[in-house]
This record gives sequence, structure tokens and C-alpha cells, in this order.
Amino acid sequence: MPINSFTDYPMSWKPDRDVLKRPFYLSLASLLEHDIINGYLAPGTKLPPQRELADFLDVNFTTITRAYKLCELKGLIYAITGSGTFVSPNAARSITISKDRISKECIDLGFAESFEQTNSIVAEAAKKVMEKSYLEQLFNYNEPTGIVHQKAAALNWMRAFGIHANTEHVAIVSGALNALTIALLALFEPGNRIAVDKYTYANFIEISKSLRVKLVPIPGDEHGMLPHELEQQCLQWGVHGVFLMPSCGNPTTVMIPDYRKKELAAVIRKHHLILIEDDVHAFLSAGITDDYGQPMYQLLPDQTVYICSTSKSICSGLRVAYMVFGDAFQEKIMRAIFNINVKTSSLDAEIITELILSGKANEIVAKKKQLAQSANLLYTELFPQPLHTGHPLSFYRWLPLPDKVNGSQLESYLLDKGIRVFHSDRFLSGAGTPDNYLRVALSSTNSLEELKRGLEILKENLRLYCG
Amino acid sequence: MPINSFTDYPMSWKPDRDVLKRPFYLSLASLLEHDIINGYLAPGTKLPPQRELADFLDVNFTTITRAYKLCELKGLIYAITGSGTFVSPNAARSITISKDRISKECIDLGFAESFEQTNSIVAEAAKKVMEKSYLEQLFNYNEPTGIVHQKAAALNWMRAFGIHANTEHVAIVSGALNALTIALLALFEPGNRIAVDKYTYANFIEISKSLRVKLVPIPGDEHGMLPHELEQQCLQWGVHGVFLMPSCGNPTTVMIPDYRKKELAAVIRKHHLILIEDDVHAFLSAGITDDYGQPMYQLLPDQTVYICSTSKSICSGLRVAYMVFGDAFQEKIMRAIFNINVKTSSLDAEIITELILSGKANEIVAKKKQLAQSANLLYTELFPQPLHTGHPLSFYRWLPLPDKVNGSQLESYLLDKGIRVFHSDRFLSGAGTPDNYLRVALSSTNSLEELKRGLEILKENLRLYCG
DNA sequence: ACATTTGTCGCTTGACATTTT
DNA sequence: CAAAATGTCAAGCGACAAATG
Repeated sequence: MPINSFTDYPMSWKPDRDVLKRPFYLSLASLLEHDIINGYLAPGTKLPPQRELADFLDVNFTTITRAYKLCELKGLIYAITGSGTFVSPNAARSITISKDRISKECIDLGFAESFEQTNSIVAEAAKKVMEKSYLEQLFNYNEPTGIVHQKAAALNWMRAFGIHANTEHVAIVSGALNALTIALLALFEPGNRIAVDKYTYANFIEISKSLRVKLVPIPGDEHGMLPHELEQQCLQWGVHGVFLMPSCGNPTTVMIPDYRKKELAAVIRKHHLILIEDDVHAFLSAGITDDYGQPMYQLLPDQTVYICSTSKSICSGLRVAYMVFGDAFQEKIMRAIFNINVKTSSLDAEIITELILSGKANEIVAKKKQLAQSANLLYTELFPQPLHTGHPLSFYRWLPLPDKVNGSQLESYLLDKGIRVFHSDRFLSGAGTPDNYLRVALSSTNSLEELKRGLEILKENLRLYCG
Repeated sequence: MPINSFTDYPMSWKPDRDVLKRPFYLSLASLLEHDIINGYLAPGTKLPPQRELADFLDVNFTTITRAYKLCELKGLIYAITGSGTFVSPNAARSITISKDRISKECIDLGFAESFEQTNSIVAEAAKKVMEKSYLEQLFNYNEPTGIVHQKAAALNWMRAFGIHANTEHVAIVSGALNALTIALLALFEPGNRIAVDKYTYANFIEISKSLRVKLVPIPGDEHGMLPHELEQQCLQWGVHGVFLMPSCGNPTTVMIPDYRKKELAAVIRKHHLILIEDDVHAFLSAGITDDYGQPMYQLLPDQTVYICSTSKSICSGLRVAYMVFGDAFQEKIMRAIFNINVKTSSLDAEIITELILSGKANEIVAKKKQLAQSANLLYTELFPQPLHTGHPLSFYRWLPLPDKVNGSQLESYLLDKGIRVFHSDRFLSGAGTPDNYLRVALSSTNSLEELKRGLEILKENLRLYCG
């Protein structure tokens, strides 16, 4: 029996010790999960310290450790040595971001599409592919990682971004997320840690969670992740990898300048980290900004998986992404591709190839950049921001909120007013001071007029909501 | 210090205690992994019992438990309470089966393709799709799980196999393997157990391994998995799911008759298992064999994920598979799809849709069945087998070997003679008496003549090899 | 600067289940 | 059938590391 009675001790969570069945830790964990999912424990709540709860329940404190650990693995809570254990901000709901159907009336500034007005050019290319003499061969099992001429076109495409490799080190997969899943499965194990920006790609957070890969948020500034902070976390935790989007961070629109890339590369090299470089926005940065330099793959070819999706730059509906990697990763990545894809549609890859080789892809990019410029101009007029805040051509913007607001409440409030946007909480990679931003997609409306209307409604309602 | 000296005790593995660093269990596990990967410990070797090795190394026996456990999770070893711990049959090499390039001279009876002679029909359908008024809309982000009319066509297609559902419970994904990955990620957790046939789909074994889902092999007879054996394993271990290919098991060609489906369904219902039903071969069985009945999904709609790929039946290069599921799984599966695919190529799905709606898909199926019949006839002439051995139209056959042979040796011997086939070891889902079979694909050669030549070479060389 | 709070981790203990003999 | 061999698992112990005040 415990020595003291805790009945009126201020503990945030007092599980009923009578309902606990053996094994205690499992029973306790599912009790905790239940209470979080059902909202009895609000996000951010500090749970009782392990020793205290252990005393209360009259078990050893490491039994509590185990129960907490289970819930932490599921992403329900997080623990900070020295300060305590807390309910996760996104514990109760999924942060998965997708293009699911929302009401017709609603203007979608949430899910970031890619100015789909250019798809007529894609349709033309598709028709051209139908005339190829080798059309039939696109429908069989051959060449699971892409046909050689498709890989050559891929390299041709990526050369503009500064990628130099040979076809042996390229694979064609079914989109960026597919590439990320492959990279995580091939190169990491459950329990491994990957350093990420504090705010990062929401679907990457979700995949990591489901593959039990832990994310370690690293502070950054306006030029991206801070090298010394990364270094410190490497020393502190055993960090195995880093995930970066150097050309234009999602959702923060941060572009990492060349000097910072080099500093980060030095840390990554020193600590033998695996870099996952998601360069979907390379086409927005290479050759435009002065200090672009080159992808980090070129600085660390043996430690990097470079991922370049064509969803944003060329066409979103054709699921094509290129993976570039060094010798050390080749076998593992190839095996993962066979295991989870068998192959990627050669037809999709061929249409992208046709677009690249015919020069139409560049035409599309030029158009999209132009649309992005207009959209950003519109945005800046309504939401003035300091010069050089983030990427100038980003397909979405990162809007600081004037006040401390509740993320999901604000989202529903705005949805009710006919606007879908995403609050920063959805992009939170781990514990941390919950700042307040909105990610506002500029690339998902059918026209600039619709975008303008959407932004105006957003502005007006933010004024009303935040006062 | 240990009391006894074990220096000349017959232990199969004597790690050097001096190279062990703390933490012991990690150090020991990587030592063991190294010795297995490098072949110092052959597959099947019995490792020292935990207590014995613990004594030898002067640590507690549960420290050995943990080290062994780690290696077991990686699939390197397996343990049987009461008998001991053993090196896995497939520890050192991957059993991933893919269409990687093999020499031109070689006749491929290994990787099972699907009579690719029908792809000209697919090419025609693709051209038809180019004329659709809504072509451009196939290239955007909309409808991540498939456009409604595509889902309707999917249901139309599967109705012939006995599937009845509505479009809300269907999703279009990128091939069967993609569907399996989604199902495993959505519905299972690391450490969960899934019951499978002793010999099962090799890539499923590999995905399970990488997602840390354990497979429990269940004995079967000529009509498939034995219900009472499944029941017994459910009681013994905590089994969470079952994986079945009822229409034509890969690699065994076993077709589960209706009475057996019902018996199995009863066990699955009783133990609340999740059934993953891979019905890629439905088109070969529905309406052909008398005792087909219906898919198990119809018997257990709330506990089943039904997967129907069009790779074998219609076209392998267009990566399309249909998933059908009940309400209980819908949300989890949808979320997993958004997380790992974002979406599947609408273009690929549309071409398949066109093939189905125009009736060309049935034409393709008829042709493939005809080719399969001829191929099976050829096979039976050269390798006589008892009547009613497995599925009569299977795209591959399961050839019992006359003698106890080494699997990978035989594979290389035959490869050397210009024939690629896969030995049964590649399909082994867990520990078990290693029988000897070859899976001989009948559907991967460019012509029946090539197949005949291949089978003749195979027969002749098996005679020479097995004596 | 230092003690306190708090979480982490590896190892040990002992009860237990299964298989073999 | 009982005893021995063997692997499994939950819980406890204690050293340690990080954050707080």
C-alpha cells in the first residue's frame, strides 16, 4: 500500500487503480489512450510524473515509464526529461492533409495544388505518347525502376537544378510521398530518429509516425535549420537522419541559402547522418535566386537520398518522382522499391519524359512561375509582409497570426465562412512552443479571381476573429 | 566470473566476450547479425540456449533474450519455446522477387508475368481515353481514391467475382503490393501477428518483415489452410489477422473451395481476425470452377480487406488495384492511402476503366485464359501430375522435387543452364520442415515455343541434377 | 553552482508456458 | 506423466542524464 493518500493531491490524471488488470503497463496505456482520444485529457496537459503516479498506483515507477512509452510511440504524448510528460498537440486527430472533397461553396486555400491550369499541355503530350512505336512495351512488367531513356530524361531535367549522376543511381517512383516511404523503409528502423524543422511536411510526420520513426525538431531561423542546433541534437540523442526541403520549406517557405547548405552538410558529414532531401521546389529556386548553389546531394552524394517529384513542377496527377542516391544506398532502395511498388507506371513516366524532352515541361514551369508571381503579388497586397520573407514564388504562404488562437477552432471558424486553410499545429513535428501561423495555399483555386475573393474573405474574418 | 570454463563445450556460436561493449544486448545483437550475414552461421544452425550463452558471457539470461529478440525482429533468427533458437532459412539473402534484368539468353520461368501478348488491346484503349472530354481532369489532384465512375466500373468488374459493395467502400490504389502495404500500415501494428500459409507470396513476407509484422505459418492441405490449425494458433499466440489468396494461392496454386472458405470464415469471425484477401486470381476461378462460391469478403464484410489487382487479369504495367472494405476500416485505410500515395494515377485507372466498360477487358481475360490453358497443357505433358493438382489455369506451377536439394544451389545451377526458376525456400513464411518445390512460371515467356523450350531444358537438367 | 525533479535505459529477478525427453 | 530444457514476459532495481529553479 502507498504510504500517503493522494485523493486530494492535484494530479491531472488519476486512473482508477481498480480497473487495472495485469499486465499493468498495457492496461494503463490503453486507459491513457482512451482518456486522451475521448478528450478527458486536453492537448498540452501535463501528466503526473512517473514516480508520483507510481506511488499513487502502488507500482514501480518504471512500469509507468513503460505505459507512457507505449503512448508516446503512438504519438499521443511526449516526454521531456526534467520537465515532465505532456499530451501531444495533435493527439486526438490526424493531421493528414489531403484533397478530400469539401463543400462546393468553399474556397480551398488548404491543400496545396499546383496551378492546374497547365494540364492541357500535359494532355497534348499524352496524345503524343500514344504514337510511340514502343507504346505496348509501356504496359508490361519490364524495368521496374524506369526505362533507361526515361531515367536519362530525368537526369536531363534535374541537371538544371545542379544534379549530376548516372542512370544507375536514379529510380522512378510514384510520387514524392511514395519516395519518402521507400526511403524511410529502406534506410531507417523503427525507433530511429530523424531531425526535422520544427514545422515540416505534415504527411512526412504521419508516415514517420506510422513507421515508428521518431522526429527530432531542430530550431531554425529565416535561412532554415540551424547547424549548431542540429549538431547539439546529434550529440544529445542518437540522430540517424535529417529531412530537409532546401528549395522551399513546406510549410514555412524558407529557402536555405548556399552558405547554410554547406554548414549543414558539414554537420551531416561529421555525424554520418542520412539526408533525405525533398527538392520538389527546385524548379522554383534553381537559377532564380543568387545564392542557390546546388542541391545538398552534390555536397553529400554518399549520404543523401535526393527526391525530386514532378507533381508541383509539371503535373500532379501523373504520379512520378525521381530518386537519386549513392552506391551505399542503391541496393536497399532498390529492394524497397520492388517490395512496395513492384514498379511505377511506365506510361505516367513516359508522358513526363515526353514533356521534358519536348521542352513543354519548361513551358509549363514558366507558366506556373508566372501564375505564382501574380498570386504572390495578390497576397502581398492584402497581407503586407517584410521584404524577403520566405520564398518569393512559393505556392503557399506562411501567415503569422496576430494573437494566440486555438488552431482547430480557427480552422472550423474559417471553414464555416467558406475558406479552408491549415493552422500551423498541423505541421508541428514535435513538442515546442506552439506558435500561430496559417498556411495559405495560393495554387489551388481555379483562377486568380477566386484566389482574390478567398484572400479577402480570409482577411476580413481574421480581423473579426482575432479582433 | 563464470564458474565453469566453456572453452571446449560444443556451442555453435561463441562470441568473443572481450569485444562486447555496453549495452551488451545491442553489441551482442550486432555481432550475431554480422556472423549470420557473413555466413559464419549457416541457416538452420541452432544457437546456444539463452541461459547457456548467458553463463558463458557471464550476464543474465534475459540479456541474451533481448539480443536474440532484436535479431528475430529483423528476421535473422527464429525461436521456438522448448526447442531453441535457430538461424532463419532466408536470413542471409533477400527473397524479394522482381523482374530485374537477367541475361538475354536466359528463359525466365521465375518472375511470374501475365502473358503480355494482350497489350495491344490496352494500347488501343489508351488511345480511346485520349479522346475523352474530361482528359485534362485526369491530370490533377482530385479524387485521391479514384473518380466515382472509375469506382463504379471497378465494382462492375468485381461483381463477376461475387463482390457486392458501394463506391464508398472502394478505393483505387497502385497495384496489389501497394494495397498490401496500405492494409498492413492501416490495420496492424509492429509486433502484430498474421496467419499465413506455410508457403506464401514472397513480397508479402518481405513487406511484413520490414513493417515488423510477424507471420505465423499455418499448415494446410490440398484445399488450403486448415481451419482447426488456424484456430489452434489463434489460441496459442495472439493472432491479429490472416492473409489468404483463395482463388489461386501463390506459389502453391491451391484454390480454396467454398466449404473451406466457410469453415475458415467461422474461425476468423470467432477470433475477430482481420482478413486480408488477395484475390488477384479471381478472374481465373469465378464462374469456372463449380465450388467457387464467393469471395470471403462477402462472408465477412466487416472484417475483410478485399484486394483485387488488375495486373494479372488485364494489364501489368498500369498499376491499378481495387481495395474493398467495410465501414470499420474505411477511415484508417483512407488515411493510409493519403499518407503513402496521396493518390493513384487517374490516367492509369481510366484506361483500365475504359477496358472494363468497353468489354475489352473480358476479351483480354479470355485470351489469357486460353494462353494459360495451352501453357498448362504443355507443362502437364512434360511434368505429368495427378489430376486436380492445384488450379487448372494457374499462371505458374508448383513442382515437387524428387530429392532433397539445396534451394539456392539448384537455382544457380539452372540459371547456368539458361533457366530461371524459384525454389520453394523463397516462399517460406517461417520456420518449418523445408520441403522442396520449384515454382515454374508459365506466363513470362514471349511465346509458347519459348516456354516449351524452357520446360524441356528444365526437365532435362532436373534429371541430371537430381539423378 | 548545486540540489531537485523528472524521464531514460540496461540489466536482473522470478513467474510462467511450451516442448522435449 | 513428470521432469528438464528452453524461450517469454512483466515488473523491479539502480545508475544516469537532462532540465529546472
